Amino acid sequence: MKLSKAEEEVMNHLWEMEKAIMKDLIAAYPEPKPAITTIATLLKRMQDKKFVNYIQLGRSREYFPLVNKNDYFSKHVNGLIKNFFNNSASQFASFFTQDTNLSKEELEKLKAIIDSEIKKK
Amino acid sequence: MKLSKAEEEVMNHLWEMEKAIMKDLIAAYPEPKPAITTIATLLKRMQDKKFVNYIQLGRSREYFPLVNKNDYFSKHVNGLIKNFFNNSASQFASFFTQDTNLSKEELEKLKAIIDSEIKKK
DNA sequence: ATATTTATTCTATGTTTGTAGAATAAATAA
DNA sequence: TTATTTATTCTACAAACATAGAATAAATAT
Repeated sequence: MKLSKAEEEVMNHLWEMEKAIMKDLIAAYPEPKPAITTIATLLKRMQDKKFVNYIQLGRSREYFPLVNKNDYFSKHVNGLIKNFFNNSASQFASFFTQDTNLSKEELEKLKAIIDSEIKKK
Repeated sequence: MKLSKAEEEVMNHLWEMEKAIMKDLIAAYPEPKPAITTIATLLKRMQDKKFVNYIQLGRSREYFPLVNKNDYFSKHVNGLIKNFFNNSASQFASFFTQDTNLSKEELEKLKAIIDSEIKKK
């Protein structure tokens, strides 16, 4: 199961805030803010899809994510890789480093990360 | 403008084959193959979206992509980065190397690629 | 206590997508 | 030359999505 674009945006806010009531969610949107009912609908759908739940805190609901961002993304990215790069992560990685505009600093940082990953293996 | 899931699949075949007539496209699908009309509809829509064109070769059309795979993906991936990693490519990269399952060899290869990219800057 | 704000659910509408049948035209095979 | 295959366009329809109004309930402010 996957989230739709608009749902992903809500989810992203939830990931950042960890938990949020309606008011916080609306606040997180830039102008022009969507209607409250729009967010409410999305949250409802996300509950159906088991991506979000809430606790009744006093009289308002505190929504929170049921999936972790990294888990969600590794699935997502792995799907992307499967679909477009013949299931080869390195092919994707190579594309990624060459065709997204990383600065020299970012590349250095990335290299360091990779080094530490290599050491772990 | 973005392609839908089903359209992306057609596109992927086109990228691989570089150009293809209907018959080739259908052939590229695993069983159960979609109806010819389904592919025809998708191709039509992709033409509307300016992602595909064709030349009338004799009596059949040879379809070909109007966008390059890497260009399409850098846009796509940049969108992903923007959406989920606060527009930080390195944040994405770090996620990527840690949470997608790259082997040690793949990581080494990636490191080499990064090194050569760094040298270019 | 009444007015106002805030959140929730229900309903609804227009759009995009996946999928394919019917009609048709052209090309090929018999 | 007639039957058959192949491709194209048109039309259609159900599901998924984005978006939000109306009704309602609860909470807060006055």
